[in-house]
Amino acid sequence: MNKQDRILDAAIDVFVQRGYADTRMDEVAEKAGVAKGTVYLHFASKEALFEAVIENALAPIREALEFMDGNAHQEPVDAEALHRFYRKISGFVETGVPGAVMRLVIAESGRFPGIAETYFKTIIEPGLGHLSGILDKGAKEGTFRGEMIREHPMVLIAPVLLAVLWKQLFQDFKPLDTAQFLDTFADMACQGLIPERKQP
Amino acid sequence: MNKQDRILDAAIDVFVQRGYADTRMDEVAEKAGVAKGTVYLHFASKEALFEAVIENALAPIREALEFMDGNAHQEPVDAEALHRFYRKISGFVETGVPGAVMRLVIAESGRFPGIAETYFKTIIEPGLGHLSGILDKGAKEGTFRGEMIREHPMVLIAPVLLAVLWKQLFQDFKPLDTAQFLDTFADMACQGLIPERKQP
DNA sequence: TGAAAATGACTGACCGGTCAGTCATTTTAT
DNA sequence: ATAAAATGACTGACCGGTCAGTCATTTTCA
Repeated sequence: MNKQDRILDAAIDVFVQRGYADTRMDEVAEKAGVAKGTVYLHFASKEALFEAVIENALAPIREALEFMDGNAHQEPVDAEALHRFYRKISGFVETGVPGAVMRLVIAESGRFPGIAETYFKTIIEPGLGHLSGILDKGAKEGTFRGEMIREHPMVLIAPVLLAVLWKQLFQDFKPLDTAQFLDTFADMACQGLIPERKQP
Repeated sequence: MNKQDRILDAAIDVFVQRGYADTRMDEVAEKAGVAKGTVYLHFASKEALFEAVIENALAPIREALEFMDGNAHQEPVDAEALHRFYRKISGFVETGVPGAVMRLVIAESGRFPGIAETYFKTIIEPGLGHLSGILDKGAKEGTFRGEMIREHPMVLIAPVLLAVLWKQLFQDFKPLDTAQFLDTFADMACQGLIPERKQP
């Protein structure tokens, strides 16, 4: 593994643990197993390092979304598809990666306005696109009343956001079972989204 | 207005804008129109000031919730009650106060583990209680299938969380109409929560 | 051997916290 | 009533620790 990647890996850990302001370049260097000066051979400043770290940290989340998107086309689109979507998300949420990154983005978006936009374009927008795809296909096939939330597909992102933040903030003293929670949400959403059943 | 309150008001602004670590006591003092030493006559340390600021900032949110709770009992409990709940929340979200506070809590909960719990007990738990109340009453009266989400009433908080954070992070380049968004959610949730209509 | 890479001691700006001194206001004494 | 005394809120210059960024020196390797 080259030094640049070692530095990035060390830096994400320290930034997540301490936040931007409290992260010392000495600690990043030590954790990466290089001297402080070496960090400055790869990144012009602490700010530049931070931005690179965020960019780098979003990659696995984006890949997870792309993987789901690749599979979506060969699956039927119905209530079960929504449940599957949340089930996959749930597993990923449990790793803690999205939560750590999101917390960093939220915490530092005041100082670095650009990272909110990067986060949006890399994670939120594709996620919404994926959901809109499911909804539209479902609407065409008559299994979803997709028009109901076409303008606001992010209602389906909301529980994911809550689960991610809950895990970060409240998990220790009020645990939340992510998978079960998202399942409950999917049930509620589906019974609202599925057209009223014709009585036999 | 006494000096202590002037300091708290100045401090919330600076903490929200800069985050804990980047807030300089000089700036707080200057903004409050007092000398730096004066701040230390009222608050033992930067940490103590921060904790007081959070406590102070949560007060108006708690009061808004209590006000809603006071009104809830004399209103009928049905789909419209949920819409009303979100409509009131929406107005408050628009002020930006909850978002600013939440961002601070998320950003600094690593350094101050206590504030996540304070936030939970002051805002989230009462909010959940309020919703559970609506759901239970509705379940008794037969207008809600409350049992569906009894274990996870926070599904109804999720869209509020999203709206609050969206406003903080993405509003500038992808605006979200909070009221309309919450209305959409309420529609979706209700049609899932209301028992299937008997066919005439 | 010499150029490129890496090192880490060093610098200077910055900021939380201190404290000796000031002065407007209140209390006491005559 | 009024001057003297006491009070304590307030001030801001200052100190000491911290840390981002630099650069002269050393190490690596082709």
